[in-house]
Amino acid sequence: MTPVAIRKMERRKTFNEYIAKKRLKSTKQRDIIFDEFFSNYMGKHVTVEELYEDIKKRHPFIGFATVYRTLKLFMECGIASERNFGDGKARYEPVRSEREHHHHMICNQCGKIYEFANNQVESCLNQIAKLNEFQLTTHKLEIYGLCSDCKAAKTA
Amino acid sequence: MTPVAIRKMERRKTFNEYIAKKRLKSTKQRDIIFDEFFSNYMGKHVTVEELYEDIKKRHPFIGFATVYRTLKLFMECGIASERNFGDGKARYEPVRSEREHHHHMICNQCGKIYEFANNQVESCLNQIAKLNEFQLTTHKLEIYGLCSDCKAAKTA
DNA sequence: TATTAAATGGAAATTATTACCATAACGAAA
DNA sequence: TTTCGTTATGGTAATAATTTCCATTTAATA
Repeated sequence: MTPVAIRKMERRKTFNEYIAKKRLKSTKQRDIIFDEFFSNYMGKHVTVEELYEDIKKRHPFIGFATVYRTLKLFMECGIASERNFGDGKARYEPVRSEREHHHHMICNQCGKIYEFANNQVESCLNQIAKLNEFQLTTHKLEIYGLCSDCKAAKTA
Repeated sequence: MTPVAIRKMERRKTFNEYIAKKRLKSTKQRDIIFDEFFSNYMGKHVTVEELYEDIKKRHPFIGFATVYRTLKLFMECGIASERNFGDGKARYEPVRSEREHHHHMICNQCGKIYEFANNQVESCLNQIAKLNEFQLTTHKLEIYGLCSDCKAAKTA
C-alpha cells in the first residue's frame, strides 16, 4: 500500500470516529467527497468550486451546498485545513501527518504555491506559545514574494 | 512628539510620495481616512466597516467605496497591511517600522488577538527564502489556539 | 418496519467586495 | 485665477463566495 493510501485510511478512521462521536450520519455523498478529496487533492490547495466541478463529472447528483458542508466537517475533525491566499476564496488541503506539517510560499507574480517545512520554525512557535501560556492548536505561515522563475524573467 | 506621532508622520511622507509618483490626487477624504486610521488604529486590526462607521460619525459625507479604495491604496504603498483571521472579512493594520514587525496569536474561544514578535523566526524565514531563491516581500504568521484566560476558565 | 433525527439539493438569502457612472474636485498650464 | 484634462467621489447596482432555508430523502436505532 502506498503512503498516500495509508494516510487516506488514517484520515478515514478519524472521520468515522468523529461521525460516531457526534452522532452524525455516514452518507453516500460524504463518502464520495471524502474519496475524491483524499485521492486527488493530497498536497494540492483546492477551491470548493473546483472540487464540486470535479466531483460533478462522475456524480452529477451531488449538490454544491453538500460539498461546502462536508469540507467544513473535514475541518472540524481536523483532517482538512483551510487556507486563504488573498484571492477571496478559501482553499482546502488534506492534512498530512504531523511530521509532514508544512507551510507555503506564494508568488505574487505567477500565483504558484510552493511548500516548505522547517523544524526550527516549528520549535520556535512552540516556545512562543509556551512562553505566552497559549495552548497552540494550529498555525499558519505564508511567505509572499517573487519565485525564482519570475525573478529570472524580470531581469531577463 | 510621541513615538506614535512620529510614525504617523513617516507614513504620511511615504503616502505623499506614492501619490506624487503615481500622479494621484490628494483629497480631503484621503486625508480624513489617513488621519483616522493612523491616529486611532495603531496596533489594532480594523474592518473596513468598522473604520467606515467610525469615520462617518464625524464626517457623514464620506462614502463606503472611498474607504475601501483608500485602504487598498494604503496597502499598495506599504503603509497598511491586510490580515485575514478566518471570519470572512479583511482586517487592516497600520504597519509599524521593520523593527516592530510582529505576528498574531488568535484565541479560538474568545477571539482575542495577541501580538508577538520573534527575531529567530524572522531570520529563519529569510534563510528559507534564500535557500529557495525566493525574493521575500512579506510574510504572515498566525497561531491559533486557546489563550491563557480561556484555558483557565475551561479547567475552572 | 416504523420512528426519529440528520442530510440533501436547489434555490434564495446574506455578506463582503467591486464596478459603474454621473458629478465633483484636483492640479498643471495658460 | 481660469481653464481643461484627469482622477476621485458617493451612491447604488453588480458580483462573488458562502450560508441558510425548506421540502424531501435517507440513515440509524429500536
